[in-house]
Amino acid sequence: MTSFAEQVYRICKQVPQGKVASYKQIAEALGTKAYQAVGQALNKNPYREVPCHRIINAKGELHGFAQGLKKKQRLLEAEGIQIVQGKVDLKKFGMHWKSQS
DNA sequence: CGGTTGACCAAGT
DNA sequence: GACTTGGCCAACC
Repeated sequence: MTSFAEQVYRICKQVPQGKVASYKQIAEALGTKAYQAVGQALNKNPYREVPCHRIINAKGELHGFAQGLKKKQRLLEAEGIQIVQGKVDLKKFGMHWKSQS
């Protein structure tokens, strides 16, 4: 399967623990601009191995989460990420994606 | 195949 | 600084 969603899941799994990536970065990593398509794919995310909770919007906000933002926030904090008002410090946890694969 | 939607983003008002 | 508009792309109807 090489569908768009599969690619998205692949990237999500590549995100290291304690870091967060934006939908935009995921799309960019795939060489596309379907930010929204990325979000939809994650929303449907049938793979529990995919840490979709590490994926947030460009502003560092947790935005929506199928399991509930509370759960997501708890998970992120468990990964070592500090959440402030439902937001993450991109300065500290925002991924750079320079040339990761 | 056309139209709508969406866990988005950037720019303009 | 909050709201609106346009754009972008894949999935669904």
